Amino acid sequence: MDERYNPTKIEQKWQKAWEDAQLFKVELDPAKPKYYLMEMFPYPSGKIHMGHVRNYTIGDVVARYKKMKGHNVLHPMGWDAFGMPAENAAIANNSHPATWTYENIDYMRTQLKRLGFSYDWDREIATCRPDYYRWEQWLFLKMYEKGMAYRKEAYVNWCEPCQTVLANEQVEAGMCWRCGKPVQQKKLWQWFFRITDYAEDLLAHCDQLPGWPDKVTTMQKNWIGRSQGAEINFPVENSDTVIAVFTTRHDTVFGATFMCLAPEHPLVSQLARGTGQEAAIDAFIERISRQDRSSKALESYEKEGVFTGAYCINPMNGRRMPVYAANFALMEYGTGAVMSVPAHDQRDFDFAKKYGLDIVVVIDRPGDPLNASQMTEAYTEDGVMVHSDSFDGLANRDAMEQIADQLEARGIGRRAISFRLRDWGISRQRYWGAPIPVIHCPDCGIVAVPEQDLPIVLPEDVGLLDGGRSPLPGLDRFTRTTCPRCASPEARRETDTMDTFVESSWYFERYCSPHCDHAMFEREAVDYWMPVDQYIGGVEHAILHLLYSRYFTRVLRDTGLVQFKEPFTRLLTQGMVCKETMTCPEHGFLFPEQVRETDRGMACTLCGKAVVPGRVEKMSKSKRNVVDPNILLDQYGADTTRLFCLFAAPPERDLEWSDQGVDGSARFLNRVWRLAYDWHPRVAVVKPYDGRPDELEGDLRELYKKSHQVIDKVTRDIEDRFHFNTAISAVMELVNQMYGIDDTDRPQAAEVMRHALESAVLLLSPIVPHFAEEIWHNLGHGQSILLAPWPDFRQDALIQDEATIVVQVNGKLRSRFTASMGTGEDILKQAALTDEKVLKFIEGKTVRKIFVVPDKLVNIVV
RNA sequence: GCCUGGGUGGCGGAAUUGGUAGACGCAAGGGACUUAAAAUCCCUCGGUGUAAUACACCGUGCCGGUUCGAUUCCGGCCCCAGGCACCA
Repeated sequence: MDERYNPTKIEQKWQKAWEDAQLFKVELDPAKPKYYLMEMFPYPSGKIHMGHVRNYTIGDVVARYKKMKGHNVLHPMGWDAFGMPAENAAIANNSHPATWTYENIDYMRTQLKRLGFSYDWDREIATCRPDYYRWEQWLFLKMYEKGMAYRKEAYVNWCEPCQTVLANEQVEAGMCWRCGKPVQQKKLWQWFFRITDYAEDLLAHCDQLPGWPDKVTTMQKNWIGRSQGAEINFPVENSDTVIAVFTTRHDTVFGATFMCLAPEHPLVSQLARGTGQEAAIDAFIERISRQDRSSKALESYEKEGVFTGAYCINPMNGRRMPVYAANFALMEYGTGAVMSVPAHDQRDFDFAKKYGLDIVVVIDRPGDPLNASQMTEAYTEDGVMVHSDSFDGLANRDAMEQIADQLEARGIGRRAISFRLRDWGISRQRYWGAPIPVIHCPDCGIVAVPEQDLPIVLPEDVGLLDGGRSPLPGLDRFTRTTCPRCASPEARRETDTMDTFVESSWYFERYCSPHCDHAMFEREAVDYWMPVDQYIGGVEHAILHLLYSRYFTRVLRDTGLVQFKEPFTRLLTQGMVCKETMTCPEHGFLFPEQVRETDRGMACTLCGKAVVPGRVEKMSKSKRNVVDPNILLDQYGADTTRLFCLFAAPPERDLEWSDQGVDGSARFLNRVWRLAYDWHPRVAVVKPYDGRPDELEGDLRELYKKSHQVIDKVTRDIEDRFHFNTAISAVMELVNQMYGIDDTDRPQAAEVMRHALESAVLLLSPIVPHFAEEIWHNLGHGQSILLAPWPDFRQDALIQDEATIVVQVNGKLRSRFTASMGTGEDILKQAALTDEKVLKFIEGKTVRKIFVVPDKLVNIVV
């Protein structure tokens, strides 16, 4: 055994040995229990960053642990390879998105290999390859056939000077990030998936995912946002038109005094016609259409609206209600129309105050009646119905049912359920994505590409146009085609590509049989491996990616391709790795090397201006606050890097990056190494002690018991809660105790030490596999440690003889003493009451009560 | 703004079911070894008071509550992070 721990040497050696032995290759094996472990695949952005290292280290530990526990473990890796950054990089470097992407994949693969992760690389996939996305196109056709994919008009961010669609990320304070000109909203025909068909089912099953964190299912439930209420029809005055409204508060319908329509509601222009309000309405719609339409922006706008000039009639009481176009009414939610009840809704109240509209109380506060003219805010609590005809006097909750009955009986409305969830818009007017496989024919309209013509390959020998515009619409050899139905030569291909979330919604099925060339996947492989037993990834994907994946699995099931509807049995959402950003007033986000220290603080090396330390945010390329793990790998090696990532924090917690502490992890491995080296001559020639602890004496018995306790602790930490940080500290305690063992030649010392050392190495092996493998082999084992069984602990070694009893007086710690385990309550009470230190606090006082927690604590109340 | 989390020493964190707050580690300070450095080993290390290692008080973002007892449960607030539908 080498005297010094040399990470570079042993990591290269074992990585090669594992590869030669195909240690991570996995095949379908019905004889073994399967375990499908998957981490979220990376976007090939250039280099692996610390967030990846953390994510994949967590996964690798679980994979190796499960393998040692005897499972047949599928642990794959791939690349989420389509997306916008590749286009941006191509523009910046005057190259092609594909070149950039494939180069990044090659580089990042070597980085992952250098970290020693146990992936079956034969299963690697990249979503930008036609052999992957052809099956996505195939599924799109199935969905189109079944009406699950459809087209409708929707808004996009549009930059007129650049003539291009912008992603939300490319809009900075309402301006185009390239040219700085204002961004407009433009309506385009786009493709959607009907995820709302599954809203009810996706919601209901949130409660049947016990292996998911509650916070994620809660977020998903709120995102889907089921509301129970009523749809009510309000006839427009002097017209056949009816405005349909969805409300959850139909108990307040008698208090509806005006109507608000979303600015893009089709009735807005129609109603304004001939009222003299056309100009005002047009101006309002025009102005709103220029605003950012993201929900966070919409929520921040001041409530405002414009009268359409039209009135509608409240069908319950005949009240004449002015109809407004208002910016807080959302076309995507409900029917796009809001019956406004200012007395009982705060937004409506603010709006009524602003425009001088009537406020009518219809639910009164019990015991303290409301006066509409004196209200300063809406009353949204429960109460008693007033000004509501025959419903007066009822509790509003009861009235809700009766009003719904009456709406249905009179045919002016019905009970209804509305969801916040909207259909999934998948069209992207971008180049670097999977082409949507449809053809536009002047005679037949939309025609699906015949299955045998798939894949529709993205042409690669093209460049991006000015401003990052997709070259596809102008690329004749791509767009020109003949109609598959009528053979018209005027037919044109769809030039929109699919949202990259589509690729990541089914890649876990593809991993089961990644080379399958006659279907999305081999049925047998998916039936064996799926669902994923454990999925691990960033909490930032808690809603969209996970919801889309759950939706896609339902689509696959209803297409008869799989038999389950939830893709991930257990989910671990790891916290983000964050770091402070550096911002220069002139150059924006700076790389650390662009910042230098001066007497007056940080300065930008480009312009010398003072740098503002920014906020601590998720590491991201665009914020220039990523840490390159290569520096750690060069300096410390893979095992120390892995160890440190896990030791720094429990996985679900956010981690603010700091280099401090890495030394400690390296030091620990060196300590273990030295211990193994020093004891090597003696432990290598004996078997690990395997007897009862009470046959040992003193420090050897304590060490032996400690080994078993640590095996128990580490196993529970990994199995139950993935708390590797506490697992590691438990092993550190064991190692510290091993250092305390006296080096004389007591016959059992070497055996007990061997047991302790083997235990420590086995427990550490999923975390620091190269390191553990080397010591394992030096102890005389011929096979990889990954093939060794996970250590067991013996119950009789966990038994403690004595307990420390804490004595409190009035809940404050005053003394402590030791007692043998299982000492009776009366004896403990007596011991506490006669304790010298305790006497000081109870002398002259009346003891009122004594609480005893056996083997733990006595609390004396005086 | 809305939804979801989080806030514990100088720092990362521990306390798993309401029962000893600060395990394990980092940094810092002191010491040993060494010609020296590195490495290693030992000691101290939440705050305040005091001659003190003994002792007392305070202390888990802030305010209040429940309880014999609260980092843990409840109510209100502050701050930070993530998501908010075209970043992935």
